[in-house]
Amino acid sequence: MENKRDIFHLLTRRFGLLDKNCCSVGNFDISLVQSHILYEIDKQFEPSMQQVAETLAMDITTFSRQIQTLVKMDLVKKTPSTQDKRVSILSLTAEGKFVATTIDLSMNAYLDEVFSHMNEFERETVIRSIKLLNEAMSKSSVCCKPLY
Amino acid sequence: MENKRDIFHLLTRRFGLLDKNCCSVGNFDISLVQSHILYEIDKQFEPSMQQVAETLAMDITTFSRQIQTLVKMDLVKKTPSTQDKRVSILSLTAEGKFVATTIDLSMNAYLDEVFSHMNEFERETVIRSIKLLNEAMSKSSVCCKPLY
DNA sequence: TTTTTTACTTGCAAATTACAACTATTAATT
DNA sequence: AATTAATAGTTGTAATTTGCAAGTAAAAAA
Repeated sequence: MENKRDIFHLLTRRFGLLDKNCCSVGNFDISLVQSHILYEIDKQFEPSMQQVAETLAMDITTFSRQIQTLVKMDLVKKTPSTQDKRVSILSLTAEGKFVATTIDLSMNAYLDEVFSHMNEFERETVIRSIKLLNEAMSKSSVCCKPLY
Repeated sequence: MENKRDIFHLLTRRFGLLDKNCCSVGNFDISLVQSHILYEIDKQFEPSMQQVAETLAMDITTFSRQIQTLVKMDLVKKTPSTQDKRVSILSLTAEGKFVATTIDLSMNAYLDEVFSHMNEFERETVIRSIKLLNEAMSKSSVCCKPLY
C-alpha cells in the first residue's frame, strides 16, 4: 500500500460502495446515478438540465432520459424557464427532497461511524486533509473540470 | 461545504472522473469496470473469478461476461485450476499488464500533479490521513465488506 | 432577415446489468 | 459408497443504461 493511487482507489471504491448501497429509501429504489442527480439538484440553485448534466459529466441525452424517469417517479420537477424557453429548470419535489435528505443523513451517519474509530485530533486532521485535497484538485490542470 | 458527505462526495467524484477518463490506452478502449477488473487481477495473487467479482462487489454473471470480453481483447487469461476444476484462475496477459501499468502510471502522475499544489508537510499529512481513513473504514461495521 | 448556436428530445443500436435456470465439480451427509 | 447439498462458473432472456446521430424549437449573432 505504498503508491498513491492504491490508497485513493481503496478510499473511493469504499465510498462508492456505500453510495451504491444507500440508494433505496422507502418505496423508492434509486440507482447511483439517480442519487447523484438528486444530490446535485438539491445543491445547485435552480439549475438547468445542462448545468446538472455537466457537473455530473453525463451525456445530455442520457441525462435527459434519466430526468424523464425521475419525473415519472415524481422526485423531480421540470419547469420551463420564463427567460429562455429552451431551458428547463430542475427542482426536487417534496418526495425528491425527502429521498435526497434521507440519503444524505444515512451517508453522514456512516461517516460519523467511520470517524468514531479516530480520536479528536485525527478527526480534525483528516477533515482538513480532505478539504486540502479538494482545493488542490480544483487547482489541477490535468482533470475533471466540471466540478466546482 | 460543512458536511462530511459533501467533501467526500466531491473528492470521490473527482477521482472517479479521472478514473473514467484515464481508461483508453493505445488501441485499447477500456471501460471503467474493465479497468477496475484489470486493477484487481494485477493486485491479487492468482485470483479466481469469484474472488475478483467479490472485491468489486459485482454480480458473478455480469463479471463472467466482462471477463469474456477481456479475454477476447487478449488482456486477461483464464486458466482452469488444477486443484479445483470448477474454478478459473485469472491473470493478465502481457498486453493486459501493459494496460494496467499504463493506467496506474497516469493516475499516479495526476495525483503527483495534485500534490504539487501542496507543501511537503501538507503532502505527508494528507497521505497519512487517507491511510487513517482507510483503516477506520475497514473497522467500520456499517458498510462495504468486500474490500480488504 | 438569415445564419449560427444553444437547450433539449427522440431514433436507433450497442453495451451493461441481473435474475433464473443450467452444467460441472467438490464437499457433506447418511 | 451413494446420495445430497453446496460451490464455481456459464448461458437465456429481458430490462436498463448508454451515446451517437439527427431532429425541433428558441435565442443570439451576422
